[in-house]
Amino acid sequence: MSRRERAREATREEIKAVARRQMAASGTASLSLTAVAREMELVPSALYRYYPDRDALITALLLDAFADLAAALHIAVESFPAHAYGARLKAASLAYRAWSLAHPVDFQLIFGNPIPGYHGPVELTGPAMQRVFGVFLDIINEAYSAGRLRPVPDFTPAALCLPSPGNPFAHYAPPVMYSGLAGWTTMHGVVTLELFGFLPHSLHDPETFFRGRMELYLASVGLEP
Amino acid sequence: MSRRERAREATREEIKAVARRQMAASGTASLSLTAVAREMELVPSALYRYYPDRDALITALLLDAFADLAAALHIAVESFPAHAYGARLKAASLAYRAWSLAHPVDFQLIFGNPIPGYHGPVELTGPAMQRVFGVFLDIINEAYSAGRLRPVPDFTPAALCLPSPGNPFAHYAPPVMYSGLAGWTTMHGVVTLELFGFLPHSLHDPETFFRGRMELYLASVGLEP
DNA sequence: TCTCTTTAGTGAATGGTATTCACAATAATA
DNA sequence: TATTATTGTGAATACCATTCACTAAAGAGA
Repeated sequence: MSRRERAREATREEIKAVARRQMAASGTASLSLTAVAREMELVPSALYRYYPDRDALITALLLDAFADLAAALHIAVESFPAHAYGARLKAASLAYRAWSLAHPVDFQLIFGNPIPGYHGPVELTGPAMQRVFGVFLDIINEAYSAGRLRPVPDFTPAALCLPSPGNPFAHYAPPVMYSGLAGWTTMHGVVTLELFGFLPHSLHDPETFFRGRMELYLASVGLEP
Repeated sequence: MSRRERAREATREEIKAVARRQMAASGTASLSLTAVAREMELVPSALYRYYPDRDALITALLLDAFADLAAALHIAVESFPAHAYGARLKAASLAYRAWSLAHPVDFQLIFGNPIPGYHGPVELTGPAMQRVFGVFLDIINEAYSAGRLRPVPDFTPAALCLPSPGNPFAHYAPPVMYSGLAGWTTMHGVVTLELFGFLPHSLHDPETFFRGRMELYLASVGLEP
């Protein structure tokens, strides 16, 4: 990479960093190229040398967020041996919550309201999302292959499609898919309500609540840590 | 109410209706007073006769949404006798999902990303939220009073504050509060992921999945319908 | 080193947004 | 009918994204 290319990459990163900080300060949808440029002591139109438009910058931030979340989950999971399915799942869920609370902007970019006028490139965000969900599904899948998974009690195969070629999750057996969705919805429900401030103050220890919920889920699939 | 007051009220309602329709068409955060005025064949500044600013309009829409959701829950619940705790809870949860899918804009207003620069008046939105959550808590509370509630298996009293005077949920016993939060987070997790399009297509029957999840929850608190 | 070409950054212009305000037109009231 | 309150207008301010022609500077090749 030439000197010029390195400088260019550094500026692209700086733009993202400033944008992230400003969104953290005043909300996701308040992303303003003008404000970013002002902080960088640039004229607004200069940013168009680095991102073709606002949507491209959002896409870059979104893909960074996906990658960052996936990395956080992988790191959490890897400190437990491959066969400790319950411990790995629990670690992944705690990492999911911790990452969400620590990166509210990125969480909102991924899981919050669609940004008006913005439609992410599904060919990029789809696989990025699958890499996140895949962390959970892969653990469950290994437990299943090892005959250690008891499908979630409400498992209803009829709710799932038959695995078809175009389906990116086709290689997961129905009990794996179903149990994975059950875990993800459980985890996400608590995190999203907590992050947006809907858990009443009378719940003064949300982490304990979250752990309890996830442990109950793990017990329901026979994977106590 | 005088003729003038009626006309004024009608215009206020028309503004909200147009705003709702436009948000449904192109996203919550795309609410534009100019666009609303254009559709009503008014000049933008005319709208300021009816709402002091954009935030006031958002607040009106938000309170409408809360009231509409609470009404939908009440209607669903009231078709079952008061002692049919399980059936009432199940009906409320199905109504929560149905309302959310039918009113995605209102759902996003309530539960989605905070709108940048907008801070709702907590003295109004707080009680509105409590009326929604209260539908669930009241049913659970009655079951508890009747000795029919088995607290959720992960019930951990220590995660809750001691009931204090300022707490709007102070009159619910800890097992009621905890079990209520467990149900709400379960329900909300599925609905929010479904609404934002994160449930993979391989789950081709989300309603059955949702019912299964809620029935498992109801069973966990001993309130099968 | 000197020229040529690529690139970063500028500044003006267009058209969108919320909001304020002075003014005109209209409707209700005394 | 004369007065008053209210509705709507149009201009002005101050943001925003985006495009484009232009300048200045940096790198490449001779």
